[in-house]
Amino acid sequence: MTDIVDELKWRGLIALSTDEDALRKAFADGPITFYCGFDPTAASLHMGNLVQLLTMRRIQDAGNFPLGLVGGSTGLIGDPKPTSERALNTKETVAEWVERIRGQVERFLDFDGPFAARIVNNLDWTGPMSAIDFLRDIGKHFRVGKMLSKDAVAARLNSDAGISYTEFSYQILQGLDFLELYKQHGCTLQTGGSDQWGNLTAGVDLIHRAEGASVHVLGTPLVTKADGTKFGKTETGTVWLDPELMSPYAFFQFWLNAEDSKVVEYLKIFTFRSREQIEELAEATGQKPHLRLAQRALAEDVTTLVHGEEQFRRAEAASRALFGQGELGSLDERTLAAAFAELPTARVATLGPVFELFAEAGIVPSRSAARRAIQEGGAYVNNAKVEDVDTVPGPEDLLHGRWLLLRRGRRTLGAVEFVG
RNA sequence: GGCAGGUUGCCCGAGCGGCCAAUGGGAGCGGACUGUAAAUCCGUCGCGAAAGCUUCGAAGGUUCGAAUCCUUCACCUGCCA
Repeated sequence: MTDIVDELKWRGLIALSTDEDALRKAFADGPITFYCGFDPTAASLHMGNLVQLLTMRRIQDAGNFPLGLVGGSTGLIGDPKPTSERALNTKETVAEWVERIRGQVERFLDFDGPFAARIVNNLDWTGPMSAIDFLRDIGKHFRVGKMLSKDAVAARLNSDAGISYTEFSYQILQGLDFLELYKQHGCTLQTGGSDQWGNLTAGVDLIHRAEGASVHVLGTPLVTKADGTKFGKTETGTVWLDPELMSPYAFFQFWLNAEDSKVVEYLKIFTFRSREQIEELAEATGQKPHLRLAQRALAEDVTTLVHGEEQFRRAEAASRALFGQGELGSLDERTLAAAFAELPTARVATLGPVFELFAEAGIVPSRSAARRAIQEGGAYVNNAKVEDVDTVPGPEDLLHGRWLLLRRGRRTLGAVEFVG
C-alpha cells in the first residue's frame, strides 16, 4: 500500500496541514483515530461535503479509525459565512436534519471490518455543559486577539455585516469537539475544508493547552471551476446528495458536464480510480476530447457512489435516450417513459401554445421568458426548433401519442405528458 | 442609552421629486462556434400577448406626480457612554 499522505497529495487533497512530517510519522506508527464534522445547516449534505466524506474513506481504507461527527450543537450556532450572519434554524429543524445527515454520512464509511467507523454527535457533550463550565474550562484557553485574527472572523469584522457573539464563538465549539474526541477516543487528526482552517486549528491549540498533546489537522482544497469560481453550483443551485433535493439524473448530468480542463482533477478527488486509470483517461481527454470519456467515467463513478448502481443505470439510460442523435420517435415506449420520468414534466389535458407548455413544464421561469427563448431561437420541441411563439403542437407531434420533449438551449430538458 | 450613517432587482452598486421598470458590473439565460466542455463575440435579463400591472426594508403621509421629501416602526454598521 502506498503511503496515505502521498496518496492524498497526488490526488490534490492536501491544501494545508499542520505538520506534514509529524502526520506521516503518526500514520506510520499505527492506526490513528481521526474525525471530520458535518453541520446540519440544510436537510442534506452537498457536493462540497462529498470531498470530506471520500477523503475520510481513503484514510479509513489505509487502516485508520474514522469518527463521523454530526453537528447537533454546532448546527444550532452556524459557522461564520464570509458574507453575512446566518439565520438560525429551530432546534426541532436541526434535530431532524441531524438524523438525515447522519444517514448520509453512514453511506460513505465502513462500519464493519477491522477499522469500523463510528458516528458521534457533539450535542452529546455540549448540550449538558453549563455556560459557567464552558467559560471556565474552555473559554479560558482562548485568547481573543487570536480569535479575532482568524480569517473567517476578520473578514466579517471588516464587512458591513459585522459578526454576532454567537458566530464569533463558533471556533471555540469546534475546538471543544476535537478536545472531547481526543479524550474519549484518542482522536489525533481532524480533516476538513481549508476554508475551515481557523476552526480546525482551534482544536489543535486547545488540546495543546489543555492536555499538552500535539494533534494534527489536514485541510482539503476548495474545488473550483476553470474560471476559479466554486465548483458545485448549477442553474438550480446546490448539488445535493439527497435524491429528493436533486434527482440522480440531474446529478449525473452535473458531473457529465465537467470541464475538460478540470475533469482529471475531479476524477482524482471524487473517484477511487487508480492512478493508471486516471492517467489513461487524461490521455483520452487530450486526444479525443469530444468522446468525453473522462466525464463519463466521472459521472458513472460518482453517481454510483452516491445513488447506487440502479439509479446510475437509469440516469445514464435517460441521458443517452434524450441526448442521443437518433430519431426520438424510434425509441421504444418504455425507454422513452423511463427517460421522461427524469424530467420536469407538465401534465396537460389540452395542448396549448408552446410558450405555455415551456412555462408549465418549469424549464423557464415565466411565460415572458418562454417567449423570449423562442424569439431567440433557443426553444425546441422534439428536437426541432420552434420558429413561432404561437405554434400549437398537434396530436401528430405526440411521441407514442403521449409525450412532447421540450428543450431550451443546448441542454435544459423538460417534458409534456398529454393526459387528455 | 446618545449621535451619525445605511437598507435598491439573484449579487455588487448608481440614482436623491417628473425624462425610472430604475445607469453600470458580475452571475444567469439565448444565439454564433463546438463535443450535453471551455474561451470569445453578439443579444437578453420584473410580470403580462398587449393595454397595462406590481417593484427600490415595512406601514402611513405630503404632492398633479415619490426609489427620491416627511412621520413612525424594524433591521444593519460605526463612533461615544
